[in-house]
Amino acid sequence: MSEERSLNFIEQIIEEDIAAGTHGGRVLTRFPPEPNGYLHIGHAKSICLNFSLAQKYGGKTNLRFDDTNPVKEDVEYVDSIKEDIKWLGFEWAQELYASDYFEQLYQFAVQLIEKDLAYVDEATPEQIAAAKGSPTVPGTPTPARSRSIADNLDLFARMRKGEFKDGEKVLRAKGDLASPNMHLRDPLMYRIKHAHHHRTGDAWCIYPMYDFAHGQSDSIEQITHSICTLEFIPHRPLYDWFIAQLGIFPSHQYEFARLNMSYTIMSKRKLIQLVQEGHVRGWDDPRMPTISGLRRRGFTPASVRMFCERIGVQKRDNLIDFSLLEFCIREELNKTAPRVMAVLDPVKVVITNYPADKVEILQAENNPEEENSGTREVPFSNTLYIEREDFMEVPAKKFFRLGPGLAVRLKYAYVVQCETFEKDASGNITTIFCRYLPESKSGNDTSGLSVKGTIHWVSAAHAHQAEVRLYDRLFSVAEPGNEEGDFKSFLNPDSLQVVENALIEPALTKARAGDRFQFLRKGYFTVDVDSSPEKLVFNRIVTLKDTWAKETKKS
RNA sequence: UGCCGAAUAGUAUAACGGUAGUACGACAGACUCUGACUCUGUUUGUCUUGGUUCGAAUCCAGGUUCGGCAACCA
Repeated sequence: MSEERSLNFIEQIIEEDIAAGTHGGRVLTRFPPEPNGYLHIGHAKSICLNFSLAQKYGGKTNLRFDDTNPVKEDVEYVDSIKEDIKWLGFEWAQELYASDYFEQLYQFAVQLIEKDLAYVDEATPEQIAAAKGSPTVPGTPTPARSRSIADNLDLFARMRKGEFKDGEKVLRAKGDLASPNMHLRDPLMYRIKHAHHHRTGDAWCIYPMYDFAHGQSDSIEQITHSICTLEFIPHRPLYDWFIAQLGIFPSHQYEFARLNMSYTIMSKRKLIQLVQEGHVRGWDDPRMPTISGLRRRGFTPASVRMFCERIGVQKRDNLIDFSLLEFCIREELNKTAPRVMAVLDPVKVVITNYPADKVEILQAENNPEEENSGTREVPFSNTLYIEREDFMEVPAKKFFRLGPGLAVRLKYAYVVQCETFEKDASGNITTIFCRYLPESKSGNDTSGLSVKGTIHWVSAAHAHQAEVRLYDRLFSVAEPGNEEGDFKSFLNPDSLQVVENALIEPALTKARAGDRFQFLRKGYFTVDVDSSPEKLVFNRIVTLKDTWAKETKKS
């Protein structure tokens, strides 16, 4: 059923591996987050990639927390990461932690010391950096480099025992100080941190560095395709080197370009800043590009997966249009979201020839895109509210809505024609007076006339109040991360607009948190968890496409 | 001026020596009891210079541009 799609470069590699019988055709991937922040849409790309690759080729995917830096990591993040992956619709084969391998990694380090491929150094970070040279100048050995194997073994054991303070010693690989690849110039393998680890507690005071943990963890798990982002390309020779020197399972690393999206940022460091400095309401603020933010905003897992599928996988840097994400959610919600009427900016309409005490119950279809979605009842009376922007005192050309003398259809109801209107002292329209055409009722319209516009409305006596939160892009420039100056100065001041007293049709009061609707002509909305029995709170997921708004902007 | 990547419409992404296609966006129109949806159409592209070849986005060489790399972060 799925449309024909050419293979991305990683799929090509896997198919070649399977054809060549590498690892017996087995495919095992892993998703390796560090539990130091919430997952964002960029991680979703990686998650979708790793899990769908395994699904496609009959393999599995491990979830492995890369928790080698206790000072930055926390169980709060572990929990949120697991929740987000599940929400996206993926199941991991095993839940693992790099910290599960601390003892094994320690033994690996000892092996390398014994092979004279690692040594304990007491130089300061500044001295080590200086001794590494520069890309064009070879490094020089620090005095410790010539230490004996026995001494190194002893010192490393004492590092583990806690005989040294933080930063006093490190374990370094004996690489190539002249390598053009800086990562090979005696990289650090272990550092001392007397810190409490979220899983191992105080069992350790030395912790492996990424380079000495990641590849070996992959190898221990027998990961066949270790997929990461482009910035790890220069690490690959080191990844391979450790595995080769240790003689362990040859996992391989492949790199793809991380996701960048316009009008937002993907840097964990910056996202955490927005949260901690209160520029947003939290990690799950609906404006955040985090998975929890998208979830609260009302995005569906399927729409996020579709987005990740459509953006593709390549090695070139990219900047994905925010509009593609919007397209993906509209695409799904158009088919699935029930239609309802809600007036965000109400103005009163009185139908002068409709009996004041009469109430009609009209039938409204729930979703024209879905055959069996049924209908619901909507009350109609002589006093209604419509959207303020659907009335113009002096109608513009091609304005197919209400204005003096103009006629529109009230959705599911009657055609009404505006006769007159009232204004208050400051010139705001307060009431619009219309006559309705009794023979124009939806379903059996015998009036014979056709009006160009149809608008939504609610009956004043039957409408309920609700809070509606209208979200817009978080930043007002396309690449806030690449602009000069503080990225926070590019925050969009209008990214959240709260409508305290929107009016919703009575059928909507049954809505529960997480339900999604299309507010006719306004957009897609979801019920926020802030809702109470007394007052519903809606988040706008995305607007509908609005050709008229575009038209008015032109002039 | 070291090493490593990458360059195809506005943005993404295909074409794997043989007609440069698709999606999103934009624009124009049709339809419409949502100015939505749907449908139709239009516009715009192989970084550059050489070379190989009957034929090059694709192979080769040089150049240009962009990105990454010298954390006791991952």
